[in-house]
Amino acid sequence: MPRPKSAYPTELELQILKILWRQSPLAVREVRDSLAADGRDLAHTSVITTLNVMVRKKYLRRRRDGNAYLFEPRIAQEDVSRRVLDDLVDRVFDGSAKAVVLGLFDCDALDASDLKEMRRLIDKKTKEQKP
Amino acid sequence: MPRPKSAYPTELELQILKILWRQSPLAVREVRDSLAADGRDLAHTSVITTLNVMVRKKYLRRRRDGNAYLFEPRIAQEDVSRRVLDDLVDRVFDGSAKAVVLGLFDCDALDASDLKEMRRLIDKKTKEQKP
DNA sequence: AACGAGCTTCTATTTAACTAGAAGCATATC
DNA sequence: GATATGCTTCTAGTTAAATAGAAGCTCGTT
Repeated sequence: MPRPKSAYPTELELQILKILWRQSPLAVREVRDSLAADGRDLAHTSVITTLNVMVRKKYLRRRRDGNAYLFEPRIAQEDVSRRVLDDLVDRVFDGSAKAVVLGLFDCDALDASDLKEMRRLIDKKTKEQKP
Repeated sequence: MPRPKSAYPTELELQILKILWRQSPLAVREVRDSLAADGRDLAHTSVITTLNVMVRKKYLRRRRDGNAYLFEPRIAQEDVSRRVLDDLVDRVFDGSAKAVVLGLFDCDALDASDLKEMRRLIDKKTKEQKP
């Protein structure tokens, strides 16, 4: 077993997906410009290659537009987020979602209003599970 | 820029770290056996190579033991977990720790007792932040 | 008809990750 | 002393990811 293919989008692929989730379909040039605006200045052909790889991986769909192609996502942002998160919980935190939440608590990454909202959600969840 | 080196342990490296966090220092053979028990049956030399890479990356420290070496972690499990989690929040969830927690809520990955404990922690956190 | 602009496909290079064999060096065993 | 055992280092091969150049196609314009 050599280098295993990652189960979800790589860094560059995720960057591209984010662009297309914001607005799609887009032409190669537009994706390229967006990437450049994000500080990732790639050659036109590099972007094409990557986009085509992503089509092969079923992350994107492409459709003709004159002599060019337009690209758009085939997977929802929520699906990717969920998959990545699931994987993290599984691999790093040994399946304990609680441990992840506790870790975030420790980071002080959550402010007062976040806590308030979470509390509300917990109450709701608890009521749902009770009966 | 070709394939970028990952900022934190790869899959195999993480598997090895978990073994060594559980018990260390260990000899190569012991690590190999542990990996095999986890279903990852590698050649002895493959394990050595990987361990040495991890030493170069400062993930492990090694020390002589007769004609062999013993290996042990140089980074704490909490540090790795935090780094990976931080990175996830940043890259996938655009810096919103709240979004991660909400994502976990949706997954039904948390049971009743988890929720209860989290509520307790939220209360504690809230009190800490108030004054 | 020739030319350039713009787009693509095809081919190629580099590095990290993963894996393992060949060979070399002790040490114990017969 | 020869041999087997056990450990290492060195070398090497494969694939995914990231990047980009060369070459080819299809238009409109002069």
